[in-house]
Amino acid sequence: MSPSRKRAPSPTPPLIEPARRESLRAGLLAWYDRQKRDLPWRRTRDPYAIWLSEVMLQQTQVATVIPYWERFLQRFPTVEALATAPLPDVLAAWRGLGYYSRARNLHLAAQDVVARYGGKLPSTAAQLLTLRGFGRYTAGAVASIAFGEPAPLVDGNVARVFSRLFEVEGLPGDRVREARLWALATELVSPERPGDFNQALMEHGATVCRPDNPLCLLCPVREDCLAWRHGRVNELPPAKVRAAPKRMTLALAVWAHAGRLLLARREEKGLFGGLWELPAAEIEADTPDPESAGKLTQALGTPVRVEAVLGTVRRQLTHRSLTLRLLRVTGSTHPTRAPAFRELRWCTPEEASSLGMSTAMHKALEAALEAGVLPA
DNA sequence: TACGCGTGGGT
DNA sequence: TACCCAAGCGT
Repeated sequence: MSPSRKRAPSPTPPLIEPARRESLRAGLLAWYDRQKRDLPWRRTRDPYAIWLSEVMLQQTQVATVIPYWERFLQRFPTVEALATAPLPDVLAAWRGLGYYSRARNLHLAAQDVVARYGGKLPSTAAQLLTLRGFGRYTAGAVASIAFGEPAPLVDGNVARVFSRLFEVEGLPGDRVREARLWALATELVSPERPGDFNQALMEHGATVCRPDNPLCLLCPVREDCLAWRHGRVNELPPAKVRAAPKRMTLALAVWAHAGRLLLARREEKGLFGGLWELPAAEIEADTPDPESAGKLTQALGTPVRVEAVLGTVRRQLTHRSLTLRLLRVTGSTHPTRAPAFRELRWCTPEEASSLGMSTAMHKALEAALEAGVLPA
């Protein structure tokens, strides 16, 4: 073929036929307008409040998030208020919600928004992606819901809905599958109502196109669903294989002195990063208690000896089985800083209970107090 | 790239 | 009871 006869590159054919695309958009939006839940973040247009909801909702269910979202906004009503707050205060407001790196990243991003954007969240997915804690999903969610940009998004719900609607094969995490899901989301998102449409997709996945026992008879787009037509709804998407949780054992120092307990704040990364705890040192499961005393001595930077074993608290995380051994310890000097920790503080029980602390450590603290380490 | 990172609701 | 896993991100 001579260069003069070369045609312009033909556009890639759409993944979804235009008629079907319109039918899906209309069906899902009409269903959403009738059936959407009355969620508190759907009553605001404040981009910061919407951003906060999206971060809290990562890997966390709606019912769990609602009270946290309301309390957090009362405590930190604006990006500026959040940016200027000390991290430990932010983590205290996040206590019990889990995945604490979300709170650390939110805090960093708020400071970035103040520094780079005068405290106003940027309005495009591309700009949002440059902020800590914004991945492809959250950037698309905030851009579409808070700012009306027709940006696509794919979360666990959307992945499930699409894998059924379009019979997308492959295991979760498969690159080809992920690329196809995002391409479908990009074609399908409504240019007129992108935020509502994206929420409609997720709401549909959460309430109708559920993982188990999907309510196909109530589905507004059943006739457009390939898995429904082919009787494959229950085999799509394939379940993801989950690694067995790893065991971790911690020795906890329960050190009482003058009516106070020694608390420590962890380094700001990894498990429970930045949170307060009874000073902890990782040990092997079968470590004898004198050896645990050695580990705690190292962590605290001052000699401690174990006076008694107060008990054991077990806690199951998704990816870890935690065993916390509570050791009543004492020593001749009372440290106020230590090599393994960000901060140390001698706390009354009341002070301790207001600190940002994981649920696991909160249970350990309760067990220590019930054991009578601080006689009234 | 695959793994580390929490918690509580649902069944 | 003991699983399942939910509006993901960072490394």
